[in-house]
Amino acid sequence: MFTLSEENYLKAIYHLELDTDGGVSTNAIAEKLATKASSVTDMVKKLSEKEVVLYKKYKGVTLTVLGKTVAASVVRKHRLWEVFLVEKLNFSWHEVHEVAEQLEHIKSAKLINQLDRFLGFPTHDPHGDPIPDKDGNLKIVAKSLLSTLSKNESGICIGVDDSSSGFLQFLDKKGITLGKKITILDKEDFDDSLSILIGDKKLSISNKIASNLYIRAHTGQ
Amino acid sequence: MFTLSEENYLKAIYHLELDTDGGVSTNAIAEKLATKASSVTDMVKKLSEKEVVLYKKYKGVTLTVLGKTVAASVVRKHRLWEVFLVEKLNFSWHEVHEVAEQLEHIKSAKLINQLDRFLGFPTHDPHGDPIPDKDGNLKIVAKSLLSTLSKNESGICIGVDDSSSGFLQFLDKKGITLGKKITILDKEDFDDSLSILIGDKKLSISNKIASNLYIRAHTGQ
DNA sequence: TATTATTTTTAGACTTGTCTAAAAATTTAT
DNA sequence: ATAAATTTTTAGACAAGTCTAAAAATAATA
Repeated sequence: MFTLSEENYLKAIYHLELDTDGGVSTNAIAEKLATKASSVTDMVKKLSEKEVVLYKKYKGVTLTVLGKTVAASVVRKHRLWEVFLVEKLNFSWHEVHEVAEQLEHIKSAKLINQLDRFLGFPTHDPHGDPIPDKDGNLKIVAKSLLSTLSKNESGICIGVDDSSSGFLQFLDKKGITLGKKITILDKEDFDDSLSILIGDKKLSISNKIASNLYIRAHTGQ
Repeated sequence: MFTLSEENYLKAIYHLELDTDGGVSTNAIAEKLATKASSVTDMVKKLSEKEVVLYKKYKGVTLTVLGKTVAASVVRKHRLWEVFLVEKLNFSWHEVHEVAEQLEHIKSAKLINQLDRFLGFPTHDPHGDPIPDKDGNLKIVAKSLLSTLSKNESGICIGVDDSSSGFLQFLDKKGITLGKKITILDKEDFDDSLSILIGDKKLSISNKIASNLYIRAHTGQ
């Protein structure tokens, strides 16, 4: 069994491994968890003894298969609870993270299986991130940043890169939500801003926004 | 803000105060929390400094108004989550306690208010215990132990005194659930066992069982 | 009421997870 | 390739919560 703290470390390493080649650095973990590098070293030694990470002094850490399973199960719980909060309890997507950070540590296999069923076996959380299945596997969907599409191309909004509260509230205000079709009407060379069609509304958005929205190719009209 | 451990102590004292006159003893708390008396003394000092309990050496502890409010909010969360688990996730009433012990410590006012609404503002948990309202107040219902009823009297089953897993599973097996009408058909002087009518079924139950079932007077036919 | 038994508190220790400050290793730059 | 900068680890300390063993206070009993 793993403590709350151990679970948070495993989750952080799990997320960092996704966009790092080779081991995850002590400093990166420290930054992610808002803690000190020395604390990370201590914890990583303990995790290594528990055989959930591989650790070589000064060389960073990697999750073992077991570690990956544990981390994925925490992520799975986090994302299922987020779905619950949004779908059943009327939370907005920018309000769910903090609460899900707590709920993800509740220990009960039956709870999470029944919750999954109750929610209709969702595959993605409210931010468009995939929910690991019971075995920790992710369904990967080909996705591109909105900023990489060309004029007249279109796709379905399936997620955000930056899921900070401020950004999500901004999207709410603009009416940009998951599942909506977005078409590039025009690209401005000067500042790389975009003119887009979302639903039946025309919007102008900055490149910064477009670089934080994920799009899935839209097959069929 | 209170730690998980502090919340558990407050909850224990809250429950113990209900059937104790005067202060709650160190030993009683220790037993309830499966810890040592010395640990209780330490914690009680801390709670006293935080002004949630009144504590005089060797004289036991009492909750302050603030302490009672905090404790009631934990109990409220516990019982609302129990309703959720039974009503929405198909848990049996003997399975909910352990999970609710964890869920009761999740901190989010919005979460618990929305959960309350989602569940239709329930007033009692699956064991028949009343759910404190937002201000920590309980709706007290006049209740008697089934064992105190006389021949031919009847009432509605509204709760259990012993909510151990074993007892609850026994009730399940016998078909005794909350809300059912129970009529005393006969009382056996020899061993104080009862012959009862529940629904349309005739059952014989021991005095031990009858002393753990709460009944509300049944008005009308 | 004097003595015994029980309860409660104190004193000191241990674990978990964290921190600061300094030392060691690694990386970067001159 | 040596010096400077950065990263990482070590060493020692601290707070929270718990424990054991012993001392002190209270309660029970003869």
